[in-house]
Amino acid sequence: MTTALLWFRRDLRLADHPALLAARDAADEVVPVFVLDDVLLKSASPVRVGFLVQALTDLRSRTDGALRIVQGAPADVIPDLVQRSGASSVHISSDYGPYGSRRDAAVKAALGKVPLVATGSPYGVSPGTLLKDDGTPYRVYTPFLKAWRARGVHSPALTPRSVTWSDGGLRTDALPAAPEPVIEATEAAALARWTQFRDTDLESYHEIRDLPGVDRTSRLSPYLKWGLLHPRTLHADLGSSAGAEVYGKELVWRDFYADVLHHQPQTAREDLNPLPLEYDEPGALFEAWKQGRTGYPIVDAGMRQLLAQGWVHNRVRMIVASFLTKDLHVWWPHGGRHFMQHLLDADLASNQHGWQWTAGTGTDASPYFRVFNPVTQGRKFDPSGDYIRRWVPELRELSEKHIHEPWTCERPPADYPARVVDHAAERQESLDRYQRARGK
DNA sequence: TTTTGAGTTGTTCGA
DNA sequence: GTCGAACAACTCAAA
Repeated sequence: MTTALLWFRRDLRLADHPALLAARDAADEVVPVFVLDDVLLKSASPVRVGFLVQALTDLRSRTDGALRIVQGAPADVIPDLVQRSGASSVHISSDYGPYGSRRDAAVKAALGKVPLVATGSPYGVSPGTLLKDDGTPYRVYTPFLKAWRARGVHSPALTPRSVTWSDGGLRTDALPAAPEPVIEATEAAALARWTQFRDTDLESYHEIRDLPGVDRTSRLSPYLKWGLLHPRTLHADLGSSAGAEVYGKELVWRDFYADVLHHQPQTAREDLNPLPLEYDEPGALFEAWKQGRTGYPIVDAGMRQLLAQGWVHNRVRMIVASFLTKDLHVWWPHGGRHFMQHLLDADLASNQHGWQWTAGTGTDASPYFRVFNPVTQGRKFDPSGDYIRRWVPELRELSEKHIHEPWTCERPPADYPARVVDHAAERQESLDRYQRARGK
């Protein structure tokens, strides 16, 4: 009897899972394991831990209770489990993040003669695959997309009819206590969410995706982050509408940012294209932003949604990010860290590079003049004010006319904060700082 | 090596 | 109210 270990990380599913197929083909029985890594857990908010716990509980029942959940450092835990179970190989999906790739290198070294076999990755096209003709990586999205399409995404992997799961005689630790997740964290729920989105909203995605009050985006990002779904599954099932075209491109952004971060891991903490901009230290204004008390309704709605749900509509993410960087002049990593802490879908590559896009120091052409006006954005993308009413109860009674600018009311709601800064003045300040940075 | 065209998501102002 | 132009200069990708 031969045994293979299948070490789950960001691939918490059984369908379309190449590493699972590799493990099954490598041995008679498969021992599924998950390592509760302190390094990753300590930075996760309770809502995010809740999502992970439910996903693991589901995976455990679907592996006939075999899934072993073990606390500790992977470089200690995995070799120990291999020894105790007598496994002859360990199977993983590649992780291309800065921490994940270092961790896997350490585990590989610690395993010695037992191979750590990487099959597949969480991306449609794995980081490092696409290079320009001169052999260097892409730094601009559109050419990357072109190359991505020319290569084409693989078809989904078959789901194995049966796998002989085994617990390998190993112990399992208790899952951490965590609240019920706000969205159901099971593979079945992920697939159901996809088919529902595909059948009802995908076709018009390009028209309604920017409207946070309508809120008909796919909401698949937490599933993609943890790998309850693989983007390959979605690409294969998109069909050919205008909405599907735009949605597919959004999925490729995820691959692009992972590729950029893979080649330049330092951009998890630093600007890809540094500019000598003057920044303000985060203080009381930063706190107001985090609490959703800036006095700008759409900004506050977004920041409150983040705290309540661990999820924010994409359009609103850009608005609040622009506000922090361009109106409050705070360096993006401060905001990035807050997002990473609270977002259910917290993906290092997409998050850090999304922020850098807003800050004008990332892969974008960084047009200095792109400063979002929170009032204009609110009127344009939440014209009725419904999104604001949902998240800012103090403003519920305000009309469409006033809800984006409560300070224009005859008697502004007393319990809603006054504007912490004047947007027009801070916009000019941002442009001035940009000008000075260019001059240096 | 040089050249050319293009670069996710905006705002304001004035005609 | 609508619409086009201006807001800079630079880097990237590919021919």
